[in-house]
Amino acid sequence: MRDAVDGISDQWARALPDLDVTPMHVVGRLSRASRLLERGIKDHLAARDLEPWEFDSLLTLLRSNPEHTMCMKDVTAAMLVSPATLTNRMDRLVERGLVTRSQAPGNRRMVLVTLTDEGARLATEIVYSHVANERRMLDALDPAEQELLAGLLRKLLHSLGDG
Amino acid sequence: MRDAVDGISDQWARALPDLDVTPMHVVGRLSRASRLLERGIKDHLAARDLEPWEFDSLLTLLRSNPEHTMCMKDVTAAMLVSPATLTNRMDRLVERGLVTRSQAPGNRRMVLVTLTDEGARLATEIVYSHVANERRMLDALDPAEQELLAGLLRKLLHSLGDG
DNA sequence: GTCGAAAGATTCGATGTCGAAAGGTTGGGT
DNA sequence: ACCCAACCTTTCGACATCGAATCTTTCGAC
Repeated sequence: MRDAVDGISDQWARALPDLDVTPMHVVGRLSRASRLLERGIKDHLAARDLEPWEFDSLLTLLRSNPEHTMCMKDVTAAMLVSPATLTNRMDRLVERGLVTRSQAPGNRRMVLVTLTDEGARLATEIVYSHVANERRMLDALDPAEQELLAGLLRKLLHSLGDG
Repeated sequence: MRDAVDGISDQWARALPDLDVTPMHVVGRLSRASRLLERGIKDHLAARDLEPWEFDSLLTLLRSNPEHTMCMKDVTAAMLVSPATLTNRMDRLVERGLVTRSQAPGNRRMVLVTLTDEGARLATEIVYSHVANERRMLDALDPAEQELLAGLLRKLLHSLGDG
């Protein structure tokens, strides 16, 4: 069973025989798998009129705490995006009525964002089918393989500073 | 040894106890690992005044065949980007003198792109340190673990249609 | 108290990406 | 011969993202 990266590896063996491309076997596949999964998620959400970034935002707040409230800085860290991007995203979620902005009591530098009732309802409603969609995309791996894969990735992530 | 996804998993257990988030253990980590690796690659290339998309383009042509020539369609498939994006990318690589455009003999629908001597020289010069950088980022996993990880990802990619 | 540095969010400008539409080319069916 | 559907690339418009600069607020040093 060969995949696209096997083909790329063969090409390198012909083009630069002295280049050891072993690291690409992992990095290349991680990159491609991530993009293909992202595409599958996007397609699933499109049927519900949601962009991936909108859904990510809602889920981040939904799981944060019972009040569904976070400050901008913490959201940027959780979502791995720049502050500028987050300001823009929250602007549009506020416009759609899924999120509200407010001042943090005791520290006027911070801005708090909170899910509205509709935002929480929408996120809760969709997260189940979203996870089901992810499960379907991982079907090729049995539970033991998925656990093994998750464990290896955890080790890698830890070394990359994602703790 | 816990990572960020373990923390997210805990949050879900508190927020929606009846939601089985097992698929996120894999999908979430794949997504985060891919983004962190991409960041490391970007930083490494920035020191050489190259953007990741420029480097990807050069490598795709370098390994393609001894003539370093491909048609646009094949490049889009290899790089997983839209045709519109590729036209834009090749425009700028031609401007930088790293790539040339030409008509395919016998089929005027196709446009061929070819590495210039400087493009091939630049790509060949940088690919070695690039792979070394990837190897360094994977250091936390020993060779057997890397092979195991690559094998699991291959199986997943194959089922996602990346053959 | 006051000043200066650091923290946090926003604005601004530039850029990269995509989807849809358009333009030219090819080949098959009749 | 001709047409039409499929193919390949490019153009166009919309939009998301980021880095750098800006603005306000906070906190510590003195």
